[in-house]
Order: sequence, then C-alpha cells, then structure tokens
Amino acid sequence: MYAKVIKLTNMNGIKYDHAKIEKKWQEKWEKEKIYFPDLSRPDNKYYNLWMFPYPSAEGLHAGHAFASTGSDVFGRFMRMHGKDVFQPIGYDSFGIHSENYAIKIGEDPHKVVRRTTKHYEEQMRSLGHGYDWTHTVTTSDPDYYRWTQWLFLKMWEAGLAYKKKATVNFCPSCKTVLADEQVVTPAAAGKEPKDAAGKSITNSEELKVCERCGTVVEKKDLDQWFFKITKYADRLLEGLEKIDWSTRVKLAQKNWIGKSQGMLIKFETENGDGEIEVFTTRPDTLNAATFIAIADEGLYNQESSEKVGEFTGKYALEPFSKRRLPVWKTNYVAPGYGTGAIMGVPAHDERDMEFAEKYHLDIVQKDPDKNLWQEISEKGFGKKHTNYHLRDWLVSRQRYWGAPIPMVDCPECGWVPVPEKDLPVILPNISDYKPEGTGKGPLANHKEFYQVKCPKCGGDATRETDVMDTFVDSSWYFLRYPSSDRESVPFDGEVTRNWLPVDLYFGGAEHSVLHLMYARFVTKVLFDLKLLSFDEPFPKFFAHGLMIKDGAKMSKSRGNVVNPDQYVSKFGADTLRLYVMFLGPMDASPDFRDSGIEGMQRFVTRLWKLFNQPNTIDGQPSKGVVSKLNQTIKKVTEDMYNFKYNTAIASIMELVNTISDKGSNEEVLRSLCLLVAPFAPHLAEEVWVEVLGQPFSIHKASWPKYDDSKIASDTVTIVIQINGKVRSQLVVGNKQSTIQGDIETLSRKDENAAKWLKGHDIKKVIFVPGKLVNFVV
RNA sequence: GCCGGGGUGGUGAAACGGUAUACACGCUAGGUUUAGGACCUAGUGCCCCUUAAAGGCGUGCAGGUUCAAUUCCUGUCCCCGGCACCA
Repeated sequence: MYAKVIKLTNMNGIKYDHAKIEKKWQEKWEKEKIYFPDLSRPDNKYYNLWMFPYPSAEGLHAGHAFASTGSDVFGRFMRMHGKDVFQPIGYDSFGIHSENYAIKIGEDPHKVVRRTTKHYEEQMRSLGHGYDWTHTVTTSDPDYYRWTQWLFLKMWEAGLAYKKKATVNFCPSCKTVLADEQVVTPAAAGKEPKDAAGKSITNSEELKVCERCGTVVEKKDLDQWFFKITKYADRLLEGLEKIDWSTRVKLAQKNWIGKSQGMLIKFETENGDGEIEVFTTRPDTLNAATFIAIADEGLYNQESSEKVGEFTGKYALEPFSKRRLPVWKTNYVAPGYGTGAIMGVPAHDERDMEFAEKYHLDIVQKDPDKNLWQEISEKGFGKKHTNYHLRDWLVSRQRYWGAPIPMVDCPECGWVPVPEKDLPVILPNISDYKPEGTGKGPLANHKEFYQVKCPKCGGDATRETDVMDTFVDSSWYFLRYPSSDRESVPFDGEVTRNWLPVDLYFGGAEHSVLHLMYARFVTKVLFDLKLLSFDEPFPKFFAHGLMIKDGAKMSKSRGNVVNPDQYVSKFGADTLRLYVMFLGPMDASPDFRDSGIEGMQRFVTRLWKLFNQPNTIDGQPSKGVVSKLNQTIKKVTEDMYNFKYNTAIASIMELVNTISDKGSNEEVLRSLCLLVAPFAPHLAEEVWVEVLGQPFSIHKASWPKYDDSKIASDTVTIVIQINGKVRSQLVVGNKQSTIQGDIETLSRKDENAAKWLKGHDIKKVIFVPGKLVNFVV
C-alpha cells in the first residue's frame, strides 16, 4: 500500500477535511452504539462521570470543553483497556440560574430549558465525546424530580427533614433563602459584590455574598425546611479517610465540617438566679478566666471589625474558686455556635486579650492545668462536648423553578407527606413565576396548587409552596443515570449494585463543600436505609482546574467567555481537544489563546500527512524508532493515569518528529494511531479504518503495550562531570554505558574532560550507570 | 491568623536528587511562492566575544545538606485558593 518515500516533501496537496470526517464518524459511532454499554453485563464496568452542567443560555464555553474533554479522554483510555465504559451526561436544569435567565427574557423556564439543553447536546456531540445518549437525565423533567421528591420523603421518614423558624441567609436580589454553603466570599462567587439595590460595593473585605449573583446576603428569621446533615458530621469526616481525593478538597470539607472537641462548663450567676453555660476547647485554662462573654445578635450583626461589648451588670462565679467574673455582651462571640457564650481567658487567647485590654478587664496569668478536664466533670461543673461548624442544610427555596416539596400542612395532623404513589407533585405552569421576596414562593399565589385535602384525614389542608434547592436535585443524579429508563423506581437495585459507585468522578474543585458534600450525605442516608450497598458515591474524584482567559476566570460578566463552536467549525473538534489538553496539566488553570490552537492545527495536519503519505522504510524500522515508540507508549500510558495529558501529547509529538525524520512502518503507525485515539478520536478512527485498513472501531481496540527490553536505544549519552559541573559528554554503546571502568577510561581520553582532570588528584568517582560519571578532584 | 497549592525563557510549560528550559507558541534569518498564507530549513535563557570554541551566571530571595539541588532541609518575600473573632 505504501510507496517507498524517503523524504516528507511537497505534501501541500493533502487536506484534512475535519468537518466531513468528524460528522461521518459521529454518526457511525452512534449507529453502532459503541458508547452505549450493555448495563445488564457489568463484568468490566467502568462508570466514568463528569459533573453535569447547568444548561445556560450562552451554551458550553471553552472551560467546559477543557473539563469534559479531560473526562472523555480518560473514558476512552479505559475503553481501550477493555472496560465497558458507561459515560452518561445530563442537565442540572432546575434552579436560579435558569430561572433568572427566563425572567430576564420573559419566557417560560420550561421552554428555555428545552432550547438550552438541545443546544448543549449539539455542542457536546460536536466535541466527539463518548456519551451514552440513551441514559440522559434532566433534573427539571417530572420523571426525574418525582424521585427528588421521593428522596425528600425518605429524609422525612428517617427523621432527617424538619421545618423550623431560624435565622437564615437571604439574598435580596434572588429573593430567596440560601444554604450556609451558598454564602461565600465575592472571590469564590467570581462576582463583583453588590448591595440589595444592585450597586457595586468596593469595600469587599470580609463580605459574604450570594453564590449565584454576588449580592450581599441579609439575615432573616424565617420558617424553613432543613435536612439534618449535622447528624452525619462525624461520618462525613471519617469517610474522607477512605476515598481517593486530593488533600485540597478533603481539607476544604474537613474545615467546613469544623469539628472541635472541648467541654461545656456551667457558671452560676452571683445572686443565684441562673447559670451561664460556655463552650471551650481549653478547660485547662479555667483558672485564668477573668470574664464571661456572651453573644449578642444586635451587636454581632453590625459587622464591626472592632470588638465591642457592654457590661450586663451581672457576675458569674468560677465554679472552683467562686471568683466573680463580669458578664459582658459582645459582638465577637458567634451567636449560632456552641452555647453562644465563652469564658474569657486573656492570658491564653489573643482575642480575649484584645477585649480585656480595651475594657480594662482583669488579666490573670496561670499555667494551664490538664487535670481540670477530669476535675470539672467529676465535680459536675461541666462535661465533654464536641462542636461542629457544619449546620443543617437549608433545602427550601421561595422560588418557582424547582421541585415542589411534597408535604401538606394539615390543621389536624400537622405536616403530612404526600404518599409516594401520588408523586410527582407537578410544578404547574404559571405565568407569574417571579419571586416577590415576601417570604413565600410564587406558588403561594396559586390556590389550585396549594388547596388540597390532607392525605391522612381527608380534611382541608395546604400544600407546601416552597421548592427544593437545586443542590438536592444534583445530590443523587449519578444514581439515576444507569436507571434512567426505569419508571417505577428511582434506581434499580441490581443495576445500581452492579454499576456503582462511580469509578472516576471528574469535576471542578469549586464544588468541594457544596455538591460533593451533599452527595456524600445523601448516599450515606440511603445506605443507612439499606437502599444502597456503598456509602461513598465517589471513591475517586479528580478536581480539574478552571480555564482562564486573558488572566481571569472565564465569566460572562467579564466578557471573556470563549465559545468553542467557532473553533470546532474552523479547526475541528480533534484540534480543539488536543489544544485544550496540551495547555497544561488537568489540575492547572490554563489560559486560552488563539495563537496556540493554530499551532495545534499544524500538528494535526502533520499527523494526517504522515499517515497518508508515510516515509515508510522497507522491512524493520531502525532500532532508534522502535525504542522511541516503546518509550512513548510507556510515557503516554503513565501520564494518562496521572491526568498529565499535556506531557502525553508532547511525547507523542516527539515520536512524530522521530518518525518524520527516520521513517516508520505500518506497525509503528498503528501504535501511533492508537496513542492518538483518546485525544483525536475522529482522525484516529479515519486513519485506523480507511488508511490502515483496521477493523472498526479503534475506540474498542487494545491500548498498545510497550516492551521494556526494546526501550533502550543502541547508544547512550553519558555526561561527564568534574566536581558536579558538566564538562563533556560521551556517546557510547548501550552495554558499555553501564561499565564503570570503560567509562572512566573513555572520560580520561575525552579532550574536554582531560583538560579539567589534568594536574588534579581524583579523590572520588561517582558513577550512575547509563547516565553520568562525576570526578571529584 | 490557621490550612492547602504555587513562584522556572518573550509566552503556555517540562524535568521533581543526576545534561535546567523537553514539547509547543512567538520571534529572527533563509528557502519555496506572482504576492500573502501555508509549508520546509536553521537559530532563539542571560553575560563575555567580530565569530566560533572555551568559559561565567542563571529555576522568587538568603542560607544549609550533598560528589551533584528547580527537586531535600531551615528561614524569608510574593501570588492563588479554602476556613475564620468558631472560643
């Protein structure tokens, strides 16, 4: 088939028609179902999951392409290792993002989501990802949210869902409450901080804003639904020990859970009219306590950076010595944490010291006494106690675009769950879906929705009009994918047992304490309910970096969002895939630039020409080419497992350079094609089938193996160092390079080295076989 | 403040005890082309030097360990991220 061509010259005539070839194989892959594994046969299962996107109006941007390609490349790599890779995709389509956009353009969110999900699907197909399009999930579909509501009922049955009046975070712009986890620093939100009127705030120090819109949150006392995630605090902490996640993400969760062990200690007030209980992690410093500080909501909410206090006029008694400790109201004690009261120990706590100095309180120097831990509990003054930073998960939202909470408030029976058989509670189509910020959601204006009969007693009752937080939708979606075709259950027992947990979860680190913790919590609850056989959903999670453009995180507000479509149509999906994977390691934050992608296009063209007009040599390729090929297979294979696709591609480029220079044969080209396949699936398939004449499909072919014995090349360069400085080099035979005597002799004969050795005593010789020799003189 | 992750050419980056800058981008010169583009060839850290050879200096900064340090250790500065008056 190949003519004998010595030099790669005059290849300008060969064009790679990416549009035609990519379309051709995308259709063939779908027709032949090569990415649709048979879920009834799980022997070689590999569940490869990328965090599903919320379908925005703008569509996927290049950052999505970077992340999703990273996931897809690994899925292809595993498929070429004989795994039945299940790689599903879906849409996190409920929630404020989609709803706010619908409000902005004045269109029904149902319609908006239908349009945006369609656009996403087209974009993801155009990138050539190996998704199983027969198992997609859309969280705003009644078929899906029916089971989100089912999950709520399970929480209720397990005693883990409750409604309670509490001081909660409220976003005046989104006109809804937020979970603690959704209240973040402006930097984390990636937004300019704004006040309730939408004006930018420049003094952004220590501000807490809405994760969605960047508006400074307010505190309100409202009746809200919570999930008791605090009950799982310890289990969530312990589970971190057994999962393969980066320390960075694990620590973020650990910090968020914020476990601290200490004691609750009671102080009687002076005139015997009560007692004050404090939480402390340092009961051993009780002897040095000089005052009691209690939280004051009013002072606390003033958000003063300086410590402020007011003396209450009361005194509390230190339990052992009965010392009189003044009781102060302050702003530096958090009301919601511990007992909302602390003992002030200026000698052992900087903050207490600052306060004591400001208000001229006593400062007592006493050494800590470890025995106090025991003595306090023996005397009954206090007891050991563990506190957590983690709060219960606030799941209700006074919005429209979410799954209605399936509960009914009956004047006779109290809160009654909607029976499972009556699910889903359909979200009605209404036109007045804008939030009003009255503390009630838009559904509260619709009698036809909330006027119901009590499922228990049949009397008149009121349906809950709040909907669920989007993070409830996404807390269990990975369970639904393999069972998306089941109508009568949220997830099928057998399929779930066979295909879960997820083998590799690929996603952004920004979800460290939101989605990832909620999903772990929900999994543990379902495990306890004996509905799952595992209690960690994602034993391996890889956090990719966030793509940068012009030095800043891509975001619509900055106007630096790159749409991949134009690059797909101009350069093709393969070039774009290779380009974004080549930018840097997957966990870095690559900067997208146009000039780079043109360079990658050159590489793709070179590849295409190399395969179509190869400089084939008759018979066996040189040993140098064989050794380079084996080195490359080894390097690429190792890099793939570490998500260092950039260096994997670099070594493939090196191999291409070597082949261009020294020639190849069909066997070498086949291996090269296989190495390229995960990155450039279309080009590789075209070459594999049409040029190399191999059976369809390369994506089910075996990943090439390397032969250790063929890695070594004929000659090796040995570095000669004198006192650790490189002075010369020797090119010697492979065998000779490991013989110290030979190398020493050759080094002395080497002109350059001899110059440095002349007139010196050699004190020591360090020899690293096959690498270097170092003379110490 | 505490806890993570980082500071390497003009740029993205590689090496992570053993030739610092692989692989690319960009740039310079030459070839090819009617021209441009594309493509091909050569060069490209800094200093000294007409050039080359040879040499010196170079991985934020200052020390240390080692025959040998971007890599290990100590101190320090800066950037990014998480948590935070959480007692």
